[in-house]
Amino acid sequence: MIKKQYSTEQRIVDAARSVFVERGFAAARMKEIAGKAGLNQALLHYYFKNKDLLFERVFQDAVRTFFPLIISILESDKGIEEKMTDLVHTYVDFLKANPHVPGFLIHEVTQNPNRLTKFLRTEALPVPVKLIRQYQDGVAAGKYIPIDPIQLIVSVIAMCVFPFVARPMIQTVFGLDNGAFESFIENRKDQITHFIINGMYR
Amino acid sequence: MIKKQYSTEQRIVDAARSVFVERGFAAARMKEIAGKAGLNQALLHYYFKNKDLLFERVFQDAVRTFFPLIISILESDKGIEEKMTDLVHTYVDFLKANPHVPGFLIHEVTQNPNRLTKFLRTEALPVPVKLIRQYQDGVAAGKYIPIDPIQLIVSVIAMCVFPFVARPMIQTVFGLDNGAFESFIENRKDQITHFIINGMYR
DNA sequence: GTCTATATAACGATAGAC
DNA sequence: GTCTATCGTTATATAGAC
Repeated sequence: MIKKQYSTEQRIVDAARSVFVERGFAAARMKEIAGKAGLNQALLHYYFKNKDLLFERVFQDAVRTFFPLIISILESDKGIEEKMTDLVHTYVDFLKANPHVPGFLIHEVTQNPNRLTKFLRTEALPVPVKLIRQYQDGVAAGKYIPIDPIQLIVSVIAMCVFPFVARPMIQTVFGLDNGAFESFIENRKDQITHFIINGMYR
Repeated sequence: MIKKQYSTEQRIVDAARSVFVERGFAAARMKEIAGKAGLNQALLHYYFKNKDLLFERVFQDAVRTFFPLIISILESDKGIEEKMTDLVHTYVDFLKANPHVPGFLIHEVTQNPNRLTKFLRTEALPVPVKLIRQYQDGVAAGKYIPIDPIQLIVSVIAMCVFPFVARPMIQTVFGLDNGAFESFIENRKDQITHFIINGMYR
């Protein structure tokens, strides 16, 4: 089942990601990670001295894939409306491929905000200044209504991310099976775009 | 510090809620709960046989305060736009008073969806049929654009809840101190209302 | 009901052979 | 590097006195 073409370290990190993301730090078991990586606990500790260090690795990898994707789209050369459309489609597709990552990050940062602070001291994460200026120019020109651009960004992200973070709750409450949820998500892309772009005017 | 005017059981439940909500089931410690309730671990187990049963109590209490509030507003006799305004204001105020409850519920339902399913078998949680019909009538009359009402509901909830669930992440990324975050939330009420109501037209 | 003391199990981590 | 065996600690949970 486990391909030896991957290095032991790589297999450990992959297994650790799957377990940490699925269960969270507190409920994750080193034993399960070792099992998924196809080795014993002793070897796991040989590669990563302790649980915290292994978690750190997984956490930082997740931050590095989660944030830059948003920023790069927000800071492209396109117009705001196109950026928003791009962001929604690209991000929802990313979330479909990594449905549990945002919930994982949110939970772990909430439990220990220092993890993110620490990360940001090493690798600065740029605020999307370009988009913010762009929007403010649009406001000055009387094109958009004067709202805080951060509200705009938080709203898009919220509408994209929330269904994935709260998926079991949404499916249970509204009685959606997996198929229904997936088409809900597919419809949602246009839905969000509409809400956001419409919300900038009038 | 601990008032004896509350029954021992009540003190236990209060302490348990605070610890479970703050740390989640897996990271919560019976010892900390006992300490906060002002008693020892043995007595804690005398009142609640085990950790799971105590958690069940806290979880169900949270569900009972979290969902009905939304439903009651959505099923009132008012018009849709007024309902949305009501919902946003009431709900954000509720969230300000109970900022960690939604994150708690989301995380625990994700970890074990059965907890919610089990609850709903006992106490049925009504889907807001009234609002859904109301919106569909508006669509038939050509007043609103034809979108899935569930998309509408998920969007409002998402925009209200997300900032609280992801608070440490948002504050860290955008560099907001507590004061800035609180005024962000206060502004957000009108913001969300605007996005939602605008989104129903055109 | 409430306590102290303790059983029991699980978990993270290490020692030491190969 | 990889393994088996085991240590030390901490968690939940119980026994039994008061």
